[in-house]
Amino acid sequence: MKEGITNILKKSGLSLTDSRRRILQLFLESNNALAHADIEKLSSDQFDRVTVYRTLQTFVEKGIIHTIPSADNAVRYALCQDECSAGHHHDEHVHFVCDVCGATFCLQHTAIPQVQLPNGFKLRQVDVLASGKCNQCA
Amino acid sequence: MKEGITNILKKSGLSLTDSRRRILQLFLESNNALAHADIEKLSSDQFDRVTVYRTLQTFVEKGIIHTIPSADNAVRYALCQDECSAGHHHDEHVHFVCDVCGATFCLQHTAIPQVQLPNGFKLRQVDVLASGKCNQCA
DNA sequence: AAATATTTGCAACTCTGTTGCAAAATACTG
DNA sequence: CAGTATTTTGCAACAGAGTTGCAAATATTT
Ligand SMILES: [Mn+2]
Ligand SMILES: [Mn+2]
Ligand SMILES: [Zn+2]
Ligand SMILES: [Zn+2]
Repeated sequence: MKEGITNILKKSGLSLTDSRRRILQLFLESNNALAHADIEKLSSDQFDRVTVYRTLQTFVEKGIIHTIPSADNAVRYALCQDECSAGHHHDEHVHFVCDVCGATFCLQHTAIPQVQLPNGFKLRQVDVLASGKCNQCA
Repeated sequence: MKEGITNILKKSGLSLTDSRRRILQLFLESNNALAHADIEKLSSDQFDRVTVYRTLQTFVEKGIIHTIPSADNAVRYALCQDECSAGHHHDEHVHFVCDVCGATFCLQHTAIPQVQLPNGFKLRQVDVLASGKCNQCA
């Protein structure tokens, strides 16, 4: 796992720092999406707030994590599992938010359904945000 | 139109105040969703920031407007067109955000597609957030 | 028109996120 | 491996969004 972390950072051309290693580790260990606040708690005041923000920003730019839109307007982040690269994300999968535990999951194996737009509208991207009860809470 | 505004407020059991009349009017006049900032600009400092927040909150509670999730995490509001009541919203339609002009539309006549969830997950709601170019900007 | 209930505006506050800059850590070079 | 150049970090300060308590103003009820 330590290997994986270093590799991912190097592959993205990022210098190896404590905060980057630790935050990336948190994502690799978690099976659901993390918000900024989660990371601050989990890294228990090891790093400055600002460092966490900047690290997340960097990871998004490098295609390591992606942001997840949410109905409650709290930004969450999750590992990119497709082949995302710096500047180009390909994470058009369904996201699911559990009403009970609040956990947010990337449903990689759930197809994004077709959307019909009115005349004159040009589609670029579709985000699907499902909510309900997760398999733990149902 | 003045009639409509008064009626809507009365039907929801709300007292008739300048701010409520004005803000509701803005929604009726606009054909796309409005963010808090838009409303502040459009009502050009007629009302206090806090009043606008509270009015929007009240309208959401009463089922007059609904919030729209967005990828950029800026809350937008639009009139409920279905039969939403206090506490119960039924606005499961597709929302479209234009990449160019930023306008957000409720696509009432676009069907919400079917979503298949993994085993053990219970679906309650699906939000679809499409983006691209609107008919004005394409 | 007076009494009651609701809403407004203000001030103060919290929470989230950003920026500039000096100090510290990392990467590069010989 | 030490010395230098580059990048990243932490701090302080700031900006913006949203919330709350409370007295004054407005709306509703009688
Ligand atoms: Mn995802
Ligand atoms: Mn809508
Ligand atoms: Zn759950
Ligand atoms: Zn447009």
